[in-house]
Amino acid sequence: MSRLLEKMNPQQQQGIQTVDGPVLLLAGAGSGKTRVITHRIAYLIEERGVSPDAILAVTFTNKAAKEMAERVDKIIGHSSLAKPTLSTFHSFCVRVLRRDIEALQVGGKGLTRTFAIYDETDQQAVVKSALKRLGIDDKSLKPRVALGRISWAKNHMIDPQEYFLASTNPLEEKIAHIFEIYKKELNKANALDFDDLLLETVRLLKSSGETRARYNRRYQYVMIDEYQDTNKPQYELMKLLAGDHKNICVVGDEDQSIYSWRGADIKNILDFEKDFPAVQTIRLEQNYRSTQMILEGASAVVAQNTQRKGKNLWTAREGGSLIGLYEAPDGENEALFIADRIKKYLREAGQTETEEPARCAVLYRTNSQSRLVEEALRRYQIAYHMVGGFSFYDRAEVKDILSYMKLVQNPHDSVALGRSVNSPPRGIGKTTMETLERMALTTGMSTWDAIARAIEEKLLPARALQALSGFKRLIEDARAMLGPGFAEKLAEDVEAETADDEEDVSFGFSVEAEPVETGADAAADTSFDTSFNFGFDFGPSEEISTLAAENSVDSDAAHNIGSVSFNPFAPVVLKESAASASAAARRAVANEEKELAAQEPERPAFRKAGDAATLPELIKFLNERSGYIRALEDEATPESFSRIENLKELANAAQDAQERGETLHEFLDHAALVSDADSYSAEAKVTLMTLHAAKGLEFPLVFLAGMEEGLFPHSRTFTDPTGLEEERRLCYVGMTRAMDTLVMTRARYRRRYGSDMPEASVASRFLEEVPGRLVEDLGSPAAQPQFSSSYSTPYPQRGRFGQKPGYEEGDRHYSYEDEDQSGERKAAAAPGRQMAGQQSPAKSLDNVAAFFASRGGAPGAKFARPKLDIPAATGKTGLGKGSRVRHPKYGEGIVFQREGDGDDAKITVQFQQHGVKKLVEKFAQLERL
DNA sequence: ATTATGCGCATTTTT
DNA sequence: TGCGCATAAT
Repeated sequence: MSRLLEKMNPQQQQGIQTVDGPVLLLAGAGSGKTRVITHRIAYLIEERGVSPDAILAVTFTNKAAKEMAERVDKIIGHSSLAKPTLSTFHSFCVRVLRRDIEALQVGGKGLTRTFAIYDETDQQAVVKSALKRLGIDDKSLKPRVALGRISWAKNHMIDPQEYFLASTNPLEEKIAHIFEIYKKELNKANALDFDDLLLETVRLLKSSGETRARYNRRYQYVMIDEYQDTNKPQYELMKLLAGDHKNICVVGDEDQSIYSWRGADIKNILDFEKDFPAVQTIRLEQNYRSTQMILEGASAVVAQNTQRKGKNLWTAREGGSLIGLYEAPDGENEALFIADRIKKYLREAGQTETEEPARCAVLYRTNSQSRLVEEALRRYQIAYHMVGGFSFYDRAEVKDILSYMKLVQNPHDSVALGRSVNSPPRGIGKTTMETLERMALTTGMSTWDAIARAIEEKLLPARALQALSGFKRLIEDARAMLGPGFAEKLAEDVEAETADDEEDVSFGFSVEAEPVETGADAAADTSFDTSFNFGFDFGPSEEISTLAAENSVDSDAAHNIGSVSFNPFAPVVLKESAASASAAARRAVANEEKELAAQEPERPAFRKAGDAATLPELIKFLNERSGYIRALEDEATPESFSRIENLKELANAAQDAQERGETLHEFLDHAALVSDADSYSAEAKVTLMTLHAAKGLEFPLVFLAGMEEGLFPHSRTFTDPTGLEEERRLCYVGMTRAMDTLVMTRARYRRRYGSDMPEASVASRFLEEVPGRLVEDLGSPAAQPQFSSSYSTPYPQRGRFGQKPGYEEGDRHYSYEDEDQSGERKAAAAPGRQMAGQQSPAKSLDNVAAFFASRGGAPGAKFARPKLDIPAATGKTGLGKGSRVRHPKYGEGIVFQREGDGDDAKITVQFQQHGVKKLVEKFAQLERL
């Protein structure tokens, strides 16, 4: 038997070997689906002699694509240079469009290959301007709502006209109108949104037979993962890719369909059988992941759904521990409980020789729930990794510089223009922009063109014109850098500028030359260093502006989309993981090398004529010439320094991209398409994420937090049964992430919006749906005391904790005094950026329940939760008056004033060299001396 | 034109 | 609670 089929059950073997014709693989949670797909790919290559080039596997997330690529690599070894294409729908589409979109042009009109990709923020900007133009108040019709409708329409492949015709009320008509304007604006900006990426690809493959034939010839074997989550455009795309060969394999699980709000339609599974009558259906029903307890619990929950064919998932892992349930008095306690259990788990799992390395996850319904858990983990000095929340690319400064880059690529991108035109402030204000936009609107040209026209015809006040032409020149110069012979071109420009406008001369990228108006000596102090130099040995010249994509279908550039090679959380101390730490180390080495190289003379003249600038060069040019860095330096706040750090990180990312041979397009595409979920690292011991982000992952220990009606299931799903069923599937997904241990928690009282009074919660219906015999109560507080006059009554209370089964450690009391901050504080006050992973020798709060039991009713406490004044990550506590500190930038100093407390404590420090600075303690990376 | 300040409002999930 | 946006002040 082929080694690829060893250790596979018969169904899995069948899935691997059935490669010809349409295949529907119904794979339950934990049934080895990924294993089958990866082995199937290997099987095609090794046993069927299929060229890797001819294989396309499409997944839903970058994370999944990356993981799959790694696993395939592992199986087939690196014997073959060619690799199968493993990509998400979206990045696949980008790749196709970057190459072939111009086939959609009619009469020379239509998008070009330099199209921009609009993210949600960009989309909102367009919708807002459309609302304004139509004179609709953004309160009566919220941009998000309008955008939601537009996206809905796109996912159902409805265009503005159709939407208008189908509308039954004035509101819908308005939306249709907005939709139309939106579409036109994107067109004008040479931009596509996420939905368009799919739609346009479908349109392209439908309308251009030649193009379709080319892709069909290329991809002889196609696989689609997470098929239950495909929407209409994706379904169409799948059909187009299946071509005539119909070697199409789709893999899915009806019970894990959790994206219907994005247009995903389970009907696609049924329709598959209609569209491909010859389909062979294979079911994988053995779960290899979870214990019987967990699987039974999860199955019982999802069995409540009516819209379901049902299946019989089973596991050989009999028994296992019961599903834990903890009902905390409030959200803080819930989080502390979780932290406490994690601490214990990590300690114990560290000692035993387990097959699985210690890993656990805290899953929640909404991102906002992460905060409490984060705080608790910090108190416990537990290192964690959070996926989701804001991504590196969402940070304002990063978006700003990216906007400049986008503009260089595509100056008609009006959203990018709007973002960068006046940041840093350069005197192009609201009125100016409004005039320009009006001009653009009436003439039908892009805002960029309007600027050119305004300058040419002197249509604005001299002041504005001067600022605008400075900006325009900046973009043009940057653009010129990317063309062949850029140095010569720039030299000409500089000459021309010198002739007519002495004041605004800037010598582009000569390293010594700084924008004149700020004085060259300011540069000496520049702490920003993008670590590149002009004497660098450039590789073969790359035609960045003219798409190296001619042969891009054959390259595997899309692999790179999604492999984040820098640490998105770099500035956030606690969120380090082993993986990112090693990335940082790698970078440090790279930087060292670059610094060495930087000793060489740095002069543009050394560049060979005709070479295009590199990505880091472009960034450095934009950073400096735009004055962005200077503005941040002048601000001289801890925040501004952290922004500079982020921009350095962006430059590092660009450097990495350059080394991978990426073009500007690819770099920007990458930035647009990576999501927060992609920062997941399998090495992290503790991961926090939403339930959605957890799909496809597994952990020995899983916490499901916030099991409360209104939160999970979310209140917005109450009205419609379909939505509720989806929530239930989401619960199923969450529960089935657990391999050995599952703990579900809830808070009896939870504050919403962090406001004054916590509200009583009702246990999630999903908790009720788990059969009682599978559940172990991990200790629940007594019934709530009456809320009398104030909320100061502590949660109760003694005695109830630690007496529940399974909470034996309740005996192990710490008296409050023992557990006082003192011990922790020492650890926390240790100098330097303490990685929380290095456990402090100090005792931790070992058992929240015990803690509460002993502390219950402490007078004066507002809530009966530990008020440990333990600063964590950034924690430099106790920096009182007179403390000596060191700041990474300012050096040594003495604290002479302190205001506020906790996270927003501000301290004023007298530095030896740099004078007096007021810092926010939380952000200033102060080290105690 | 830019910055400060306060008010009001929101939190579903994501490529 | 925390952010984004509108208004006001310089």
